[in-house]
Amino acid sequence: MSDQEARDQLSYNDSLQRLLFTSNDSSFIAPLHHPSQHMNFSDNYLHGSSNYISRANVFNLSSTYDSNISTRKDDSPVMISSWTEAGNDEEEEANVSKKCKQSKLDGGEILKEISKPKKKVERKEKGSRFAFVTKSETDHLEDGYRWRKYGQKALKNSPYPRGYYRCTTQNCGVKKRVERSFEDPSVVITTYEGSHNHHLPGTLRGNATISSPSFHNPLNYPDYNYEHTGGTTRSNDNLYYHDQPHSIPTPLHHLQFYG
DNA sequence: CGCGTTTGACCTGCGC
DNA sequence: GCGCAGGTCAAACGCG
Repeated sequence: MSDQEARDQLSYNDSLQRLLFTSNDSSFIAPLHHPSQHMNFSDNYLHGSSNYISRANVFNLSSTYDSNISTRKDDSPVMISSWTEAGNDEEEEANVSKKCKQSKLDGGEILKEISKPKKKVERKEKGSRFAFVTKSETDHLEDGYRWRKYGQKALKNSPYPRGYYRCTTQNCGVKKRVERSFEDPSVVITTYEGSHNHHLPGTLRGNATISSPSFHNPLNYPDYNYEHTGGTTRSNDNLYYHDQPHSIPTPLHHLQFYG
């Protein structure tokens, strides 16, 4: 297995461990524990237990709403999506070659290139990606990294635009897309693409506490430190938490675990 | 002045 | 081949 494949696999595993939490005014994804350590909710959830989402459903990005796992007050559907798209090099090369041949035959295109030189867009193979939904009033959620917005696009069938962001750290090609659900405007859909190749640039505003990247967090997304404030005393039961890192001063969010 | 956002134009993939 | 929709570029602009 190549390094990239290993990263993709890890990122898939990691993404499965992030589940949706909710509070009165916002929802968060909180990291769960690595499956190799304990059998936790995400394992039951993904291993075909009755009424739980199947692995195939995760990949197909289909709605994962289920009466057994949703305790949302508003009963709106919850979509937890995650996927990886490992690039196929041979296919990629074939496409590039095909395009070269096409451009050679197309004189008009060549003239266009000469008269209007445009920086060739580097099409890197798609790295690992995953998306999650959060319930928030702000579109761009603080995650510890510095992002630069490089585009915004109106979407068909949605009154809300999609914002395109890139990690500002040099040589880090991680991108993210942020859009608001047109079905539930209180929901923000964030899609990450790629893996950070650096540590967090600094702390979040306020008293954010971010841990270093770890083996179960290959994408280097911040592991928020949640204070265990309820539920069972077993360490791997993520039941009730205050979320410490967010800079919203008061009140502390009381998070509710689905399931 | 440096950094980030805005925004119109351009590029690319895909379905018909 | 064409048109559409999504993704990206880059100049202009704003702000601290």
